Amino acid sequence: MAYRPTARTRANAQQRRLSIESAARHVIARGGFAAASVAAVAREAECSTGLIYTYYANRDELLRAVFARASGHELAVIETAVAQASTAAAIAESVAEVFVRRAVTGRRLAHALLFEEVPDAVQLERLILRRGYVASVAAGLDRASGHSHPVRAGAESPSAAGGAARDVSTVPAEVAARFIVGGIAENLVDVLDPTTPPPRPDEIEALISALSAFTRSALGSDPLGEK
Amino acid sequence: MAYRPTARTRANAQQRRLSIESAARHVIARGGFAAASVAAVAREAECSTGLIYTYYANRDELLRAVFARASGHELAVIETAVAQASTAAAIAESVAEVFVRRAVTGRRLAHALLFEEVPDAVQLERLILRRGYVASVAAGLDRASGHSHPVRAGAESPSAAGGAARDVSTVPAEVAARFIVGGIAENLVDVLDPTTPPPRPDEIEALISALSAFTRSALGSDPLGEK
DNA sequence: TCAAGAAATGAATCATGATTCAATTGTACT
DNA sequence: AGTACAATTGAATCATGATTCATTTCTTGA
Repeated sequence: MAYRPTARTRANAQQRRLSIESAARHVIARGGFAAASVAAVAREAECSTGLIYTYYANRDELLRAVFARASGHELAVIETAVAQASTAAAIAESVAEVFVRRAVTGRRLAHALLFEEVPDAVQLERLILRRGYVASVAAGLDRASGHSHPVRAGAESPSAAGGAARDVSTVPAEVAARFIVGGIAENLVDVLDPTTPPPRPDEIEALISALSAFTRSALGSDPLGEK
Repeated sequence: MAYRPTARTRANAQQRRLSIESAARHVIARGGFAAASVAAVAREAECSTGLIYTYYANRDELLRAVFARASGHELAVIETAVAQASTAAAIAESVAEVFVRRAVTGRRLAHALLFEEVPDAVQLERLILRRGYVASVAAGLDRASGHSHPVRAGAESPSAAGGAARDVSTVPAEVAARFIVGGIAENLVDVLDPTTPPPRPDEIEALISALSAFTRSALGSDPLGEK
């Protein structure tokens, strides 16, 4: 008897795995998921196509892993931002800011993660990411609005609490959160379009403040500019 | 000399074209774009695969045509709805209502049109559709808010016009419109998910009124329920 | 230094579906 | 009742890329 996988061996394996995922991420960041053929990833990772199948059952599984890892990062960032904000207005600002800024740096990758055609396995992961965003924002809104569930959709400027709840005009936090996530994402479609020149810095600032303002307005806080 | 395409002949051709597109639409409405192979469409249209290439240069072109036709209808409906609404609040209500109701009838097709993976040529068409929605809503908002461009993002309840414009807190109509379209669409993702049972009628009503409320709130009209 | 496996290679397969095209059938006109 | 050309067929081809696997190249412990 003679060979036994040792610590170093297994570490190497882990590293290989990482290097493959990293290569895949680079390829995607350069040309999107469409460019991420197994051959292209292998080339970038400087290994054979066959080897990739030692580490992943198939292409979809590799892409899913890459997406999931990236998802994790992105979601964590948003969660942190939301956690630090205590008012609905602050959440609105943070989310718009963080979302847009992260997207425009790493433009191509953001476009791939958010909008590109992906295999089903990856799409599943994308839905999870979106749900994560929504859950995070919704939780933040719930927390910020103090009480239990629905978010007051309307200015609470005149009187803080009108007493009698009019259910008709309240919005479940989840719907609000979805709306915000979807609304911001939709506003990034053109901005991230790879066939288009990247936006100027001032355009980015303008977009962020517009999105922030709109969201704050929707949440009923900060009805007009607070300076 | 002997054969000459005649009126009837050309009418038939037109009919064939329609029947192929209609077949494709049916297939898509049943199983999404993924199910719309040339073979499947041919089967549904009761013709050979070859014939399809007499009428369309290739599969993408066929799907693009189908999508474009459907797009046209959908956009027209929204445009009509927006045109009839004169205030921002009315636009918010119309758009939410029409969008959601049309989507849940024709669930599968709506899902395909809005969310499914599509070939590039179709994706292009989808972007056009989205831009159409945005343009329509933006135009409506501009019209409703009387003056020229930016939409006041905030309650205009306290005082109608504060005099000095604070640009910081205004939102370009296009951003607002995009936000609304994206926000509503995002809220349909789960509702239209083909692997999920369709929503109950009361869920639909609840969603519509929540979306409408949130949108009205964002637009700064109707801060709290107007009964 | 060797034997036993593990890691890695990459050209040869496979799978899937779009696309072609030689052959057949239909239509309009004399 | 035939000719000229259009419409239609569908099996055979192609294109693209993922996936396999026989072979070669390391690693480890004795």
